[in-house]
Amino acid sequence: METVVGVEGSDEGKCEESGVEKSSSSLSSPKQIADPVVYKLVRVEGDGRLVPATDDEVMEVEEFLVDEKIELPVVTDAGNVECISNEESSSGKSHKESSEGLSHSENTEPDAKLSARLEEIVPSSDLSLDDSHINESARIGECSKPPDGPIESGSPASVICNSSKPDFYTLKGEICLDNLSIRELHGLFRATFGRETTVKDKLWLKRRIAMGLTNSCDVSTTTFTILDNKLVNKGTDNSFQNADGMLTEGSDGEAKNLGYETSPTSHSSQMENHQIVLGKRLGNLSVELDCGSDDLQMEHRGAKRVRKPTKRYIEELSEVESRDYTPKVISSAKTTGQGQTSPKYCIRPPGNAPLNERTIVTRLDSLGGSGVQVPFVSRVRRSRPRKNIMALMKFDSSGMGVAAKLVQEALSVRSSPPESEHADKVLKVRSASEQIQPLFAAEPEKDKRRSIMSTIELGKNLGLKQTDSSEDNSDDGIATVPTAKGGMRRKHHRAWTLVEVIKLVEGVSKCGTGRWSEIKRLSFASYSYRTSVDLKDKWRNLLKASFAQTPPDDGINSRKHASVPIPAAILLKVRELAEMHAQVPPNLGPGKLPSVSRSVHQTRSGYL
DNA sequence: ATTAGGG
DNA sequence: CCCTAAT
Repeated sequence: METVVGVEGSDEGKCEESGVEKSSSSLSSPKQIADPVVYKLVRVEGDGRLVPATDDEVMEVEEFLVDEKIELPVVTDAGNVECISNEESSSGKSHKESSEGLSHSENTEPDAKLSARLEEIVPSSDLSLDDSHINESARIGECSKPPDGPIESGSPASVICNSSKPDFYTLKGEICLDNLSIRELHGLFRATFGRETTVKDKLWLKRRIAMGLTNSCDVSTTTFTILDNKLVNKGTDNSFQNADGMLTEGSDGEAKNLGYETSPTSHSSQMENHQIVLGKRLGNLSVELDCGSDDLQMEHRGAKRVRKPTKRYIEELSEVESRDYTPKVISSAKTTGQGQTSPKYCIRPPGNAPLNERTIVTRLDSLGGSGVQVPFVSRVRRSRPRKNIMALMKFDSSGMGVAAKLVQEALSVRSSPPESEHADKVLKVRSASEQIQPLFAAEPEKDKRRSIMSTIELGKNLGLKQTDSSEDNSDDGIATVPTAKGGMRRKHHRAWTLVEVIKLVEGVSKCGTGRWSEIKRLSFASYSYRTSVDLKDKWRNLLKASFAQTPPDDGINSRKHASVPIPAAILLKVRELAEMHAQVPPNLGPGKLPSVSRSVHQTRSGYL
């Protein structure tokens, strides 16, 4: 099995501390910046090979990071709640995810502390819930100062924790993951994250989905019901088991803030306040921190990337394999003990907001053999393997030591513009081996094919690699295809994921409609694809959906496999925002709105 | 460069 | 999503 490991540069134990503070400090101190902590997600295969985390994995985490960072500054009043630092939460999340999915039973956590920390993640709790309906929601719409305070950035929990998605809270809708079949979970997963997953572990799926929808890392281990984007824990599992005080702290804190306890039954009325209490068991987590190892993968942004195998392949492989082998977690980790807690990500001066998101965060890539600072943004969400397997394998050959070395290298090399070159070389080499054209060049999209390919890849290893030139080459990962006319058209229809929709709604609530570029910067920094135009279009569609009657809903019509319905809560929110901004679609006047709050509950009409 | 809209 | 006009 593989486990995903978060590697962290120095102090393992204290990720938390490193969190926000660090980030801020990092800014100030050059040194840290230069020597940022490298945080990478790596999967360790049974045989000890390191495989870079898939983009998605990384992405998810990053996403949070980015958002948080961006939003952090926003904190307004409520700041009482203590949350975990952004970084932490993000890292924690990732760890959780990976660990759970893959290793959950087996791994033991090497570092209790760490795991504990990870667990600790605080859910972005939302404050505003909606039952208050319109009134509250209306307020929410305003960006600057929500009367309630809490909404949006102002919301206490969200503020600090910063899950960028807090706004959502208001949405209502309940999604119960408990009773879904794996198949359904897969569909939901796809809708939520925009990618497929091969993981068959229901628990893992539920957790991930819950985390995605909730935007928080803390998800209960037993029950998964998401209400208004919040996770409701009906199960008994509520107890917080965090061994660490810290953990509890997080949860407790949250609870306090909310002041509510999630009552199992609260389903109906109380839900408004939803809180989710999530207890997490440390035991399950087997995350390991590794120091310094970083992904390699990146090519520099500017340079043209050589095709990497699609991440999917990697993902698939690793997942499959992981299951087969029971791996051990490798903790290359501790290898580096750099004292410094360098932030994993360096944030560039906040001031750059205007700058592209890209500039905001960079990370050091050590795997490639050289530390390269890569702009965060570049991650493409859809499966793009950042690094090549090959490269990894190569490194692996040297064994664990390699990781350490890499780390060291990375660390040692601080700022290294030149490094990029090295990276290139590495990449090139790899690519060379990979370059072989795929037999199946054309459309690797099918699952079957993928697996086949992957199999081949693994088996032969280097022998064939796919260079699907067509696939995403661009930095943003969006594959574009030249059209006859000369224009570039996107190759894939990137379905909007629930997460994206949520972000969009949040963005609109903050900035209002019309300011798409702003929203893009704020909420979609991590999504390089999705242009402001896309946001606008999507909003238009959401609006339509939200006002569309979803009357009879379904039944027959609903395409089973079609996209997952947008939670009513979201639609409701959309509606509210629409009203606020006077963007009510022509037909339905605001008149209808009033009923909305309640009625919405039942509507499940929208589809992503 | 960004938006609003139509297709 | 794409394309284009309008800003």
